[in-house]
Amino acid sequence: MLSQTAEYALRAVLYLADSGSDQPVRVGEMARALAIPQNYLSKILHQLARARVLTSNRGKLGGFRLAVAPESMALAQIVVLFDRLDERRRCLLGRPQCSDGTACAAHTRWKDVAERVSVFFRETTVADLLQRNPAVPV
Amino acid sequence: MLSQTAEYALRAVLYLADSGSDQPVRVGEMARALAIPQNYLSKILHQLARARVLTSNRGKLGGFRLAVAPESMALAQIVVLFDRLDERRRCLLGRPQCSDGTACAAHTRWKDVAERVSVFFRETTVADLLQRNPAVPV
DNA sequence: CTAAATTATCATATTATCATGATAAAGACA
DNA sequence: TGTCTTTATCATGATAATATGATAATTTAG
Repeated sequence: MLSQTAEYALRAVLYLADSGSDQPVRVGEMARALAIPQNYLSKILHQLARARVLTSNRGKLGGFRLAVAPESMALAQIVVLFDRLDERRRCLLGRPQCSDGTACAAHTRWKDVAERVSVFFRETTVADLLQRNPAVPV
Repeated sequence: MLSQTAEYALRAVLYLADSGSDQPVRVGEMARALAIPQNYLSKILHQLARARVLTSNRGKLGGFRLAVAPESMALAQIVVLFDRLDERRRCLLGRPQCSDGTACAAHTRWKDVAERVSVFFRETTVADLLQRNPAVPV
């Protein structure tokens, strides 16, 4: 569903949000904890920083931090940097005219499904993915 | 959403279903009409024939035909040969434990969305995609 | 039997994604 | 200032998806 790169980005942001503390986290630590190649992760984090999702600091006390609170960070903000999310909403067969009113019944149904996917990424936040093990009944 | 290959396959099957007639259609004609590289399309059609979606005939009067009526040919039958459709239903982050009851609220929502995508491909037929321009009101 | 037309198959090229390794630039602190 | 740690950047390799070109195998028709 997501490219490898987008999934790594998501997991990295989740890790930062989960760590909670305000101190910067180093690439090395994240790469080890998430089992992602360090230089590859480094490039991904850099892209996230350029997009203002993270902030980075160089030097001895450097590392990466969230730039925004997890509650106001939609998954789409992250994924969009690596995957073309809106592409999914176009006609399944690449027919250009299916975007407007001439679409057939099946394509209308497809757009409905694709729209739900899009809404999920736009409305789900990083914070939503953090609340795991939610009061499991025995 | 779909790989290039799966989209080509879908469009090729649609073309065959649309042509209607029972005579085999040649790769060259389809490749030209659909603007798909001929040898690439040839390999895709061969895969579809091996999967019993199409039948093929060699020789002078050869070509490809649908093996089944469009009404009973689900899109999933075609797409599954080229894309891993069920992959989409697993946890967004690759967390293995999210398949069972321990999934968090967000993952449950994701599985719901992914399930709708899956149902679309399983229940929509080739015939559904054929009925275009359906009695447009002015 | 021969020739023409077509699918089937193999070999290879091209491109994008995924990943690794090495070096440069910058901040922290003694 | 000088040194250490870290991010930033560049160069390269590995793998899979996409695409092309050439040849073999098969069928039809004369």
